[in-house]
Amino acid sequence: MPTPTPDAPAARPAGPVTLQQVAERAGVSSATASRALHGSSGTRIVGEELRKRVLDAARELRYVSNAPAQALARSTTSVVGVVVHDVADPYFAAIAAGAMGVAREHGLLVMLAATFRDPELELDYLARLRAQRARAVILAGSGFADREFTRRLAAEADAYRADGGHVIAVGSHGIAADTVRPANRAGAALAVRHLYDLGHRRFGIVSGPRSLTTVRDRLDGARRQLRALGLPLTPGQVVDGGFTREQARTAARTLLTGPSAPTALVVLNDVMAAGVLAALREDLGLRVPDQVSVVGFDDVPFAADLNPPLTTIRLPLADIGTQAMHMILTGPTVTPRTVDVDAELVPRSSTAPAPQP
Amino acid sequence: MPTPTPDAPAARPAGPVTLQQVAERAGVSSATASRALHGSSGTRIVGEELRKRVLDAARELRYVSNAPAQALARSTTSVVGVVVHDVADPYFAAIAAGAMGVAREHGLLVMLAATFRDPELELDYLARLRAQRARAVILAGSGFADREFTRRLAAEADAYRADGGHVIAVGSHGIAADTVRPANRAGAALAVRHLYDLGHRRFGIVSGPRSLTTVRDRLDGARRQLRALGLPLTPGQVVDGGFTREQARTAARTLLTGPSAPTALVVLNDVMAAGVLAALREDLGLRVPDQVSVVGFDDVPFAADLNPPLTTIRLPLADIGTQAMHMILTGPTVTPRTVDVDAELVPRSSTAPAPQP
DNA sequence: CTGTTAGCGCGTTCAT
DNA sequence: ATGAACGCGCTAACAG
Repeated sequence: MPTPTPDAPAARPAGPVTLQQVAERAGVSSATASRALHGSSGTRIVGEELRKRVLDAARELRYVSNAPAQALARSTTSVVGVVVHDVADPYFAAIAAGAMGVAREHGLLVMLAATFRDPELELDYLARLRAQRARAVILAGSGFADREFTRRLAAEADAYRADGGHVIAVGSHGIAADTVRPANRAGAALAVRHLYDLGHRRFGIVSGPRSLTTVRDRLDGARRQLRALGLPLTPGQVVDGGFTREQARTAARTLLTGPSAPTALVVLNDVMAAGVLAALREDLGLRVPDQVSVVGFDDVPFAADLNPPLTTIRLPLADIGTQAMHMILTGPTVTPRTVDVDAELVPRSSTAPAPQP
Repeated sequence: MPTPTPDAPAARPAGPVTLQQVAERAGVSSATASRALHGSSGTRIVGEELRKRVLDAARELRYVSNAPAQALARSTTSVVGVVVHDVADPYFAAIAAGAMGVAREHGLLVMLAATFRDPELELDYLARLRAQRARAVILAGSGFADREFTRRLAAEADAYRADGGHVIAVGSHGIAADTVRPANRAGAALAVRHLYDLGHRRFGIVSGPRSLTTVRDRLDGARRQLRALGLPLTPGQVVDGGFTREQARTAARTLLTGPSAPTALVVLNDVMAAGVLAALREDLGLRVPDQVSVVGFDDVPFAADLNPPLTTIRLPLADIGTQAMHMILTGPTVTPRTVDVDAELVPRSSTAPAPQP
C-alpha cells in the first residue's frame, strides 16, 4: 500500500468543509478555531500551539469559511456593488477597472451589474445588492432625467442607507448621496471654446439620449458656451447619436447634409466620435481636420488610435473609479460629500483652423 | 396632525427589515411569509388572502430578503464569478459583457475579479469565490503555462467542484473542466496564410508573455503554418509585445529595425496591433499596408476604427461569454465538455500584396 | 393551507 | 487561554 504523501490533503468530507470539522481535526472547539483563523479582537488570543494545529487542519482540508454564514453572523460583508450601463463600453470598463484595483488592495469583492441603460434594471440591481448586504454601491452609470424614476431611486437609496449601506453616485443622479462629479459642463465648454478659437463658427453637436443626465450636462455646457460666444444653438444643429458608434455614424450623415453644414463637431463621447469619423471618412468623403474638425469626450484608451487621432476632452476615468472606491473606504458621513473631477482638453489631430469659406 | 399617505412606507425599524417583521405586520408566521414571497415548491401554496397581505407588508416595509441568510439556509446562491485579467482590456470587457447579459436574463449576479495577470491572485480569487459559495466560476483569463501553478490551480478547482461548484475555463488552463476553446492556433494560421497568399515572405511576429497559454497557442499556430509553408520562424522574428499597446509599440520598432525587416506582421492581439500601427506610422514612417502589412487578433470593437482599419482574426468575444454562461446554466456534467469557438479572418485595410523588392 | 420546530455555519458573549 | 451556548435570518421538514 502506498505511503500517503506527507502534506497530501486529508480525505475531504463530502461537500464544503465546515469550521466545526476543522476544529475537530485540530482537537479544539469551534470557537477556538474561529479565533485562530480570524483573530477577532485584534489580538490573537489563541495559544501558539493550538493556533498552529488549527491552521494546519484548515490547510489540509482546504477549508475556506462560508462567507454567507459569516455575513449572517457578523451582519456585514466585504462585497461592494458597481452598477454600470455596459461593461463593454470603454468608459465604464475604465471606471470599473479603477474601482477594482482599489477593491483588490483592500480585500473587497465586487459585484458588477450592467443595466444596459434600462432604468428599471438599475432599481432592480440596487435592491438585489441591498439583499446581498453589499456594504456599498457605486452608481457609475449616468443618471436618468426622469422625475418619477428619480423619486423611486431616491427611495431605494434611502432604504439602502437605512440598512446600513453606503451609496456613491458618479455624476448627477438627483439623490442625496456622496458623489464623484465629473466636469461635464465645463468639459463641453472647453470643447466649444477650442473650436471657436480655431476660427470655427458653424457648430454641430452629436448628442446622446436626452434622458441621460450626462448628456444633458454636456449638452448644456456646450450650449451655454456657444451662447456666451454669440452663437446660440438651434435645434437643427443637434442630433442624437444614441451614445453608440453606429447611431452616431448615421446621425453625423444627417448633420452634415444640410445647406450650411457645420465645420466643427462636438461629439458627446468618444465611442460616438469613432462613428462620426467613420461617417466623415467613408460615407461623406470629408477630410478631418481639413474640412471638418471633431472633438470627442472622455478620452477613452483608443482615442489616440483613431484616424485621425482624436482631439478630446479627457476625464480621468480610472480615477473616477478609485475616488468612488475611496469614499467607500472612508465610510458614509453625516452630510453627503462631493468630489469634483476636472476635465481637460487633449489636443490631437482631429481639429484644425476653420477652412476659409 | 397630518393624515398619513395611504401607500407611504410604514415607519421602518432601524436596520434591515427581517422576514419576521414582515410576517408580524401581515399577521402570519414567518414560514408563511417565506412561502408567499418565494413560493418554494413551484406551486404557490399560500392562500390568496394571506399572500396579498404578506406581499403588501413586504412592499410597505421595502423588505428584501437577506441573501446571506438565504444562502445559508438553502446552501446555494445565485452568484457566479467571472475572473479576468483586466476589465479595461476590451477583450475581457467583451467577454464579460456577454456573460453578464445571460446572467441578467437568468437572475444571476456576477462577481467580477481582475487578477491583473498575477497568477497568485487568480488562486486567491478562486478560493474567495468558493468561500462566497458562488455556484460557478468562469476562468476567462488566459491560462498560465507553469507546471507548479497549474497543479495548484487544479487543486483549487477540484476543491471548488468538491464543494458543489462548477468551473468553466476559457482557453487552456491545464485543468479538467468544462471549457470554451477559442481557435487560437487555427486563427493564427489563418493570419499567416492570408499574408502568404498576398505574396509576403518575410514575417515578423509581435507576441506576448510566453507564460500565457493563449500566447503559446497563437504563436504555435503561426509557427506551424509558417513551417508548413517552408518559412520556419527564427528567434529574431519574434518579439514580446507584452500584450499591451505601449510595449508592443516599442517591440515593433526593434522588429522593423534589422537588415531584412519583415513586410508582414502578425500581431497576437488587437490592443498590441494599435501600438504597432502607431509605431509604424509615427515612429518609423512606414506606410501600412503599402510597405508593411499587419494582421491583428480578436477583432475588438475598435479594430475597424484604427488607422488603417485593421485586418484581424475575429473571435466572437461576446459569444465566448454567453457560451460559458450557458454551460453554467446547464450545470456540471460527469465528464468535462468543451465548446469550440471558431476564428475567422476579417480583411480590412491593413494588409495588401507584398511590395516588390 | 398554515404554524412549529429544527437546523444552515459562524461569531460572540459568558463562564471557566 | 479555551469551551459552551446562543443568535444572526431564513428554509425545510414535520405536524395539524
